[in-house]
Amino acid sequence: MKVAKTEHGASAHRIADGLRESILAGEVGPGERVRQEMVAAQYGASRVPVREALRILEAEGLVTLVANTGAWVSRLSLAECEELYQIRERLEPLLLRFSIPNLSGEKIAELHRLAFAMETGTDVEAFLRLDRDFHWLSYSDADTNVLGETVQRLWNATQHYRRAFTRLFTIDAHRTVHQEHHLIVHAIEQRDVDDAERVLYGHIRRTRLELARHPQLFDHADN
Amino acid sequence: MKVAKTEHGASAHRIADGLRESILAGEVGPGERVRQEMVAAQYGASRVPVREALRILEAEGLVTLVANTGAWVSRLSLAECEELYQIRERLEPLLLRFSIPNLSGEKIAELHRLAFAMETGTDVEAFLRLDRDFHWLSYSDADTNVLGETVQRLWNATQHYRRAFTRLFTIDAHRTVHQEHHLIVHAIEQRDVDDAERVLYGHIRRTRLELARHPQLFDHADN
DNA sequence: TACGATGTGATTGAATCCAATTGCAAGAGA
DNA sequence: TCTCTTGCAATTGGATTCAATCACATCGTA
Repeated sequence: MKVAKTEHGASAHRIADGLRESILAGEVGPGERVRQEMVAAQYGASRVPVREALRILEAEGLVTLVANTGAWVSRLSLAECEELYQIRERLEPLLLRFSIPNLSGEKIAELHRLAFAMETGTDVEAFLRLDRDFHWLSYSDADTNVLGETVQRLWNATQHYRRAFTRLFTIDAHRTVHQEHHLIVHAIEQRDVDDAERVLYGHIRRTRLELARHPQLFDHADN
Repeated sequence: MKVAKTEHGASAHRIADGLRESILAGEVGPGERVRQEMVAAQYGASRVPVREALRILEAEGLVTLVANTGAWVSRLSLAECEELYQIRERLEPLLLRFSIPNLSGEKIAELHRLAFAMETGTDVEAFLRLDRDFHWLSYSDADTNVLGETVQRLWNATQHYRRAFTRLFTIDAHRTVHQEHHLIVHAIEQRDVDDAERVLYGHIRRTRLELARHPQLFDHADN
């Protein structure tokens, strides 16, 4: 199947956006090779803007480039993934701190709804989407320039493993996640930034420790 | 003057490295335009690898690209600079935590020497170099993949403003910096990671608060 | 004189073409 | 049969060439 996504122009940015979406959606998994010619054909462009797009994605940690050899969708070791989570533990509470004072009552109500909506669903993709929506909404009024994008990159870089990980959630693990989400909303409601930081820190940290109990997620085949 | 820096090959990475060094050394300052043709000629290459190099530096926050318009050395507002410092406050203590258990006695001795050496110098460039050497040595045995590079990018992105800022240091400000460095070394010596984190957090935080007292550093002319 | 439209030069963006490097496979030799 | 060498095909990297966009200056008009 060959979809002509973009009519005429196929700037490096558009290609980067498209490739990013493909990777985040799981259409191409970690370790899979990305051939310049292929994506060039897919986007109706030449290889030059594709190379620029690959540089962009490399900087985001989504793609790994090896000189004169090729590009692969980045593969994380368990240690690297834990590292990214530890960075998130430190940065996301800060981002939430910036956002809380500016969050409107409507947005807090929406956070409530999202936290409840997640409890009913069972689909993995729906869970991932709602979880992302929830946290992002909680960050959405942070008046920052670089911190938000940094956090976004951290989420993107670990997206694939979060998906795989979520499939292994037990009922209890799910319940804990939901409880923590409600605690976060409560702290936001009270405008208690310190408590919100604490809860969010623990939320991410607990997820990391849970993740470390599934090292098999990182036993990649060598393809 | 036309210097053929690289004999034959002028890969995108080499150009990126060279440009990065030029920016960090202050040879080109924030707000200055970077013309593709210029750097291409400077490195004896065509504009294609230059564009890739600019993408790399853009991702590092050193260069700002505007479509169909051009590239400029990134300029920070006071708010952005403070944001970067706040990120550093959260991440560098973590990085130090990873490094401390692995630091050898020789390296700790070298940290002592660097902390003392900084007290004697008066040159701004020497101070910057020693300060960087000091902190980097303290991080050098952290067994991390992404955290170290993240911190490095944060340092690079703020390098120019640190240079300008250092020139405004009072004698007292210098003394405080040196005292904090000695405290850091002491904590490392005791292998007290919690104390080291605390001291380093305060060290960066205090610098940020000091920085905020010099908003004129960010009053850029519009060129 | 101030303001807006238009055209031109300069610069960036992308396509095509050519060179260089890599990985693999086939074959020779021990 | 195993290993090392050698050559070819596939793929990436870079130079050149062509197209598109933007900024600025010039001119015209109110």
